[in-house]
Amino acid sequence: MHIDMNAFFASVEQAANRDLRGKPIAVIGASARTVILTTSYEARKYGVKTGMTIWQGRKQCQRLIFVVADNRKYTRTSTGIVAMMRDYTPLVEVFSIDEAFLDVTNSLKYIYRAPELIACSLKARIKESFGITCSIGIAPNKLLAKLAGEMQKPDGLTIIRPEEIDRLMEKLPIRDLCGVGKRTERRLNELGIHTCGQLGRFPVKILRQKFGIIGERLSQMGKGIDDSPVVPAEENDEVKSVGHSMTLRQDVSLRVEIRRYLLQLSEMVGRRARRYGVSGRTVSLYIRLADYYTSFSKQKSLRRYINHSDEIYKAAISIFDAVELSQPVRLLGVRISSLRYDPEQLFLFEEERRKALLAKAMDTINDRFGEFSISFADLPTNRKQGCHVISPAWRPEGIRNINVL
DNA sequence: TCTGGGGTCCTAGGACCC
DNA sequence: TCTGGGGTCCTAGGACCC
Repeated sequence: MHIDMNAFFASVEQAANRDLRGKPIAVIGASARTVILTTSYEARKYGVKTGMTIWQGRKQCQRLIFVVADNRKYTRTSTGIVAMMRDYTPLVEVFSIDEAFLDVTNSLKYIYRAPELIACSLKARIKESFGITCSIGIAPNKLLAKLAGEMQKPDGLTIIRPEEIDRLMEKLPIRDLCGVGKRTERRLNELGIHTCGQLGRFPVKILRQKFGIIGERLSQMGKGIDDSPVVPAEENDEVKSVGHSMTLRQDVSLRVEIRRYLLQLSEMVGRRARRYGVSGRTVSLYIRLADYYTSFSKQKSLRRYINHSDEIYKAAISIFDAVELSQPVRLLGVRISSLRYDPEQLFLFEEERRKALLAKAMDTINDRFGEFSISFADLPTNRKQGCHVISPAWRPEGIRNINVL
């Protein structure tokens, strides 16, 4: 079973504020060069879409109401909904803040007679408690359940039964498959493949040649086959990287100023890493230049695992210092990977112990009084902007120790 | 005032080791 | 008158998801 909240951020806002109900609204980020994150169905009628700038959105619809995203609200709602899902099965895979897969195979055997009963019960409870609707897809596997969920929106319920699969796949455009993006679609088109039926019949050998390991998966997907299990959050709690990036309020060429942003990003990454209890030994720097199309990343592996902001900053700077900039910088990103979950620390040296205590003290103050209440002196001014994680892909769970946001 | 931000996984080439 | 083969780790970039 796949469950997808309809226009999640916008719906939560409309549920919270009756003045917004029935109106075209767009949820946006707080920073200067933000884009539209989600739109209400009323706004979609005007052609307002995710990814548009504020300016483009307003062009589509003059009455469009902009609401700045409130991450706490969405996380709280999401967590509540996931808790409800667990009433039906322990096998709940949180796919994003507004999507989840449920394996209800055993629930059907022992408790509920039909999947529709689970779906309807869940829909009603979500509506009742949170005032929002969702679309549910039910099928023999995750691939098809997700497909089914997409078929009716909003407030849909779609079932794909085993005997219907072949007929459905025959005409289905490949792009509708989760995992086939723009590029893969184009490359498949070049092979004369446009529908899942064609994809399923295409020789696997050639697909493997052209697409590598994905080739086999594509072939299976064309046939509607998917063996991947529903992985509940408890088993999927290992983060693999922690990063932050930000589009600057305006493009910046001055290297000292860029360094200040890198310090801010390093602190954001370090804080989150420490909160999760992880350290990393690879630091990456990501840069997008003013023309938007030029972007690149550089990484550096270290001998030690680190999560202190100043150490991350030091590594980021050493990468940055080797970069020549041909244009002003539009976006900066810092990420740590090759993570390790830290055991309780024992310190060999007094200096290390003091550093850890300092980080801990700063984290405690920031937890209590808000991000950047206390921080390094050399941060950019106006730094409170853009320090909140607002993104539909943000997982409220599926990550260890994350009940803080 | 054009174009966000969080991730995951895969690939290909080079360095290095035995 | 010739230069193997297996493996791991690292880096950079690309595709995809929400």
